[in-house]
Amino acid sequence: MNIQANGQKEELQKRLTRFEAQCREKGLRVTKQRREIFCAVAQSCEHPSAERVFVSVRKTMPNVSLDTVYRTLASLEEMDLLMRVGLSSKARFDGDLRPHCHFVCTRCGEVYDIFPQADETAFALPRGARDMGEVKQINLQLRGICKKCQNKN
Amino acid sequence: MNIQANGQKEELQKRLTRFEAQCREKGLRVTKQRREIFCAVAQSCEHPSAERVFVSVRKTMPNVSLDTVYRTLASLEEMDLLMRVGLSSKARFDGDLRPHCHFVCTRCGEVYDIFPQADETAFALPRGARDMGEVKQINLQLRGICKKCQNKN
DNA sequence: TTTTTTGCAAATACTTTGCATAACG
DNA sequence: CGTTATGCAAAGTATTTGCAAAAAA
Repeated sequence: MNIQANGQKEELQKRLTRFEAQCREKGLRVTKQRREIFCAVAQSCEHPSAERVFVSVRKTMPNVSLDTVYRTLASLEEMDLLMRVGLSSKARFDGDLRPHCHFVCTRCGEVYDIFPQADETAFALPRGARDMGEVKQINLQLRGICKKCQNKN
Repeated sequence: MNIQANGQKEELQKRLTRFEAQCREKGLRVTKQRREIFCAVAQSCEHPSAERVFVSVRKTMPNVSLDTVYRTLASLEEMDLLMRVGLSSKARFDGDLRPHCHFVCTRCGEVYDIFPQADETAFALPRGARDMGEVKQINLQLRGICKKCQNKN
């Protein structure tokens, strides 16, 4: 999603403020690059890839390097300022096609299954889905830090 | 998910039958490699990566090549015999952290947002999630063929 | 000033492709 | 037997890392 879509310029400002606060809290410096990269993702409605963010940021900062974009996107994800769609790098496969959830640990990359308990109702397909195309698979992805990683601290 | 988990040996047989039927229907040959690779994913509970499937299949077929594994996983996905967790190769980012859905086109890779309509209730976190770790983000992923790709035929 | 971050270049994953041979139907 | 699938090797992407110089606090 993007900010232009619901026409709120103040929303961007709000997110920027949160961004700066989060940086300070984590002891990260608020650099021009970080701000530009954060804005590029926040303003885009196309779920940009690293490469695309890079191209976009280059327009105002012709010297940024692609690896800075990668590093920054990773740290923004770590700070919960943006989310990664899908997994990082490696593809993984699942032979069970019944609707079920995946808990994805953003630290170690592990994927855990969560099956709905007997009394839980299956989640309904959102109505808007029909307009997008033919839905063949449904997968609810939860992202966070798994127990194992939590205990490593 | 896997088959061992719910202790159904017959389930594997059932899936194998479906696998063979699907292959014939699509005019694909039922080769030893395809069967082994399909079984490796169906029997695993660890959402294996291509590399891991490769290692596993090598135990019974020391000559399979990694590229055959990649090709086969792709065609099994195409036949809807398994699902890919996450996206293929390229990572994509989203600056909007509110729970919303992504429609992922398995043909062109495009990602579309779906926002719940006003009267739709937000999906509840499955109860099992709590045991996995701390959930920071929720993302419902729908996979299929988008309208644009459908019209290309 | 001191420490973090950047840009560059090079290295490392991960995945895909061309082509001759082998295998399925 | 004709066609598809495999294995090999090599190429193509995507992502990560080491290090000296530049920038933030």
